[in-house]
Amino acid sequence: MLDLKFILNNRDLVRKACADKHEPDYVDEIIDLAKLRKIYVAERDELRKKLNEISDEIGKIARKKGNIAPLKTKAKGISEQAKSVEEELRLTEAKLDDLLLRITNIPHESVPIGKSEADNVVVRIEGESKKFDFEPKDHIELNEKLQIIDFERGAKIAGSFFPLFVGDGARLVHSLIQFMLHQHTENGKYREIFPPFIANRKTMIGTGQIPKLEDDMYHIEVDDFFLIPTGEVPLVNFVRGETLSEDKLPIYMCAYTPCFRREAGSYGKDTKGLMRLHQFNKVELVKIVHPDKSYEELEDLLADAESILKLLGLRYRILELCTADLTFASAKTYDIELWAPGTKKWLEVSSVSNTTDFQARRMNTRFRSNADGKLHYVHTLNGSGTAVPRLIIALMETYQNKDGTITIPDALRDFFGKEKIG
RNA sequence: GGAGGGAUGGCCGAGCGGCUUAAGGCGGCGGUCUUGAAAACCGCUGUGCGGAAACGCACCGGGGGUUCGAAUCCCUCUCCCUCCGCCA
Repeated sequence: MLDLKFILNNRDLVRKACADKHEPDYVDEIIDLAKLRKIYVAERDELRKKLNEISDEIGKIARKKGNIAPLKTKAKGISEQAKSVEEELRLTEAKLDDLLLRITNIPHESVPIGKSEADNVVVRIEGESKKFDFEPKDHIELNEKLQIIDFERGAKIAGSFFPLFVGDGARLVHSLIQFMLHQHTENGKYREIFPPFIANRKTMIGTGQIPKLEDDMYHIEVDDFFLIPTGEVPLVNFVRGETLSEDKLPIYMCAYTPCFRREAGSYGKDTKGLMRLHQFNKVELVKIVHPDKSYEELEDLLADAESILKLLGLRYRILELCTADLTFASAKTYDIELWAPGTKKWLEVSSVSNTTDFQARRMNTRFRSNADGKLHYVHTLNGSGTAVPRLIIALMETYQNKDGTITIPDALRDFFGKEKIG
């Protein structure tokens, strides 16, 4: 969330951010509620002050065994007034807090202004375009012969967009997870976490999925739990409510988790194969950093996500997202898209974001600065490193042979244990 | 699921209706001493809101209640600890 004072002092900037990101603008309501709140606080303070004075007086008289009855009557009246003002204040603050949780983060000044995803900027393209001496098939056609993904049985067991990976398909999934975790942790850079895949409401508010995206989450009503939509949720909330010492920063974490998404309202788009699923696997990277460092940390995080694709020898491009495509919590985001030569499309496999202090303020995660001894919010960053299903699409399509078999790239062989599928 | 015990500032920990502006310690910052450091000693040191400031108000896990007055009493929720039951 944004700081109330910041919103009040930078109204036009916040309004512009809401407009540029195509997010709802609650600035006027917030201004009104903040005014009201200020009036109630002043009233409350005045009444409490009087009441505190009279109560002290009563205490002194009572110790001397004097008559306190007349003062008690007076105090009772003030106490009741104070309670009624406090009730109004509570209601006002509840409304204000709810709106503050629904205001989007401000984009960084470097983020291109845009109307839709068409205005995202291609920063660079990496990797060679692979030459085929035959017409490359897409992953769905390849699977017809290989039978490593079972869409029908997935639909039977859970529903559409819940495929099963079988045999070498399952092996491919877990070897990719192993490979990615190994790359991120081998030099000790990221500390691996194996978190719960279920989160409570406070956790979901902390990273910003709630209240805005609540309908996109799988919700377990009996316990008010949510299935995590990304590993970012447990990893970032690792530090929720904590005051860190500056020496502990930066904190680098990584985790494998499944990700659960209802994808409400997205039917009709990317419906074939592994493009869009309700449950998919992902290795996530998260950084908790000093606010002065977050934009250089963002570049470094992007490089770490890219390292996976370089090692696998895949062709990819980096997009800088325009304002319209930036997520609710993000101030700046790079997407990484893999080239799928059979599907002939760029597929998003990673989204690397700096949320600045937006999540930290929701979570109340601060550090004590060595420079001024005061508390400051940390900055939080997250990036996929990377998502498995679309990585599988690109691998199958890039490394397919004329006979329909798939060659496993060198970097993955020790993890996969074989050179070929099919 | 049942029975007890707990949650207090960055950390530890006392307080159990008004003399608390939350004791004391640790840590941190400043000083004295010292060639320097350590030790010792002295001082300062929570967060938020309002205010130019003085100062005022709120905050002792969350919420509600009793009372003129609540960290303190009552109810409730969450989490942690000990034990019992059940189950991978």
